[in-house]
Amino acid sequence: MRLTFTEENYLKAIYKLRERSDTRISTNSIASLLSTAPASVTDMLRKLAEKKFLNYEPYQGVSLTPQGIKSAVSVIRKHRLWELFLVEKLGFNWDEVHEIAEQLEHIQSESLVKKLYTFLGKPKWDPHGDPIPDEQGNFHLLKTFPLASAGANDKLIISGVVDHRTDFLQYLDKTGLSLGKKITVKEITAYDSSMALNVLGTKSVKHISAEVAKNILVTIFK
Amino acid sequence: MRLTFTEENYLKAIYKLRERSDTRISTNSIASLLSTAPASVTDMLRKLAEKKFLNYEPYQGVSLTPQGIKSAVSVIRKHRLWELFLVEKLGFNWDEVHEIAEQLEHIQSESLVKKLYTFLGKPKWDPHGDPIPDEQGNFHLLKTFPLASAGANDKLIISGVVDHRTDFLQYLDKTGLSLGKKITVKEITAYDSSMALNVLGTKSVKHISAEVAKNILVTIFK
DNA sequence: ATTATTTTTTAGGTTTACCTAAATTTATTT
DNA sequence: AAATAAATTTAGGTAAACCTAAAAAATAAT
Repeated sequence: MRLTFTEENYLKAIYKLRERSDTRISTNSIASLLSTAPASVTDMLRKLAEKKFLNYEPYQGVSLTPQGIKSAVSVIRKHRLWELFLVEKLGFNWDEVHEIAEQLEHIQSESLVKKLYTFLGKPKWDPHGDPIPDEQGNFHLLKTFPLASAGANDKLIISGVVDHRTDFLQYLDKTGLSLGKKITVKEITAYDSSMALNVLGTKSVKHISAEVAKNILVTIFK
Repeated sequence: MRLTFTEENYLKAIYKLRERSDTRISTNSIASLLSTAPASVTDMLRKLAEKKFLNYEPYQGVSLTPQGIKSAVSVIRKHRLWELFLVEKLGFNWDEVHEIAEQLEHIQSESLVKKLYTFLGKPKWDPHGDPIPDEQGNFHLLKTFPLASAGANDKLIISGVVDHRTDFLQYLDKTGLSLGKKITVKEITAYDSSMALNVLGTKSVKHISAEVAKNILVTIFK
């Protein structure tokens, strides 16, 4: 079944809300994520439920059906492939690609996605470290955790971010903490949980706040 | 001013009709090109005229304003850049790309077009031999003419097509008459104006009807 | 120059995706 | 357990882009 641009955005939003918390998905949370009125969300929920993409009972919140999950994952896959294309092939910076990918993710063509995927070398992660689902919709999961929960002397690889906003990404760029960088936690200040880091290959020590550490995802190195 | 998907398609259609004939552009011609009802066209013409993209007097047909031309050319530029990308980079055949480019041409991002243009090596022609306008909207014109008006023994380069339909492009592929091929006109049969051609680098002689020759564009070789 | 035909516009209606305001249901206090 | 507050839905309305049928204007034919 062919979905509209807007329907796809609703499914994607619901998918993301489901990922971010295990509580029920409320009408208001969807409305605030999409910057739309709750009444508009109700309209769309009923429509998507009728088309069997959602399970919906008035006042009880929603959940995605298998068909809904499939559609949402397909949009996410396209979004991440395009982001990688924009960064890897066209030379965009990782903080510039989200808006453009929001448009490109709605292009409808099975063969286009297939060829783009091959062109990019069947990648598993996008420029923000988020996993790109494969054709079957399976994610390659990495045991990532927030840098904030690491301990002193841990050796880590920066593998993703929680906050995707431009200013945060630009801050990381400026600080030299980009994706794939290998770091060692030199010190954790007890009273404010700020961290001192060394980036492998450099001599300097970078200081980051606990807030920043919460928004950087890492995996264990070696 | 930001145009909708649909508004862009109307401007593109009007631009194409203007290219194809020097008579006035009628409501019905737009309707038939866009497969829409004439009454719907009237609505849209009034709207686009209000926004200063068209000159429109009821019953008198329309013409594009400078602003309208600029927008139409911008869409055409994007369409042709994406078609080239699909063929050159992703490995699509020239007969498969039109539909996908019809979607991609509406993606809004100045910087994306700029980077795509550079990535493709600032090309002047798309995979069908149509000129890609530059950033200022100027077309690189080639002195092309229909193969049908060539004479015996002329040496030519196939540089474009009049008919862009899939079956015609596939026929050309099958016959070995793809873009850039160098050909010699061996013989023109007087009674039906069909042609015998030799493709440089092959020994065989290809026979094509006058109808086909009318739809192939060529330039003079050497 | 009337009449007939074709083209184009007007009038009125539909669907999608939104909105605000009011009503209803659910959750939280006291 | 009522009362209050919050969340959600219903009701009614708008704008964009379409449609059909009828009316009006322009063009062609007699």
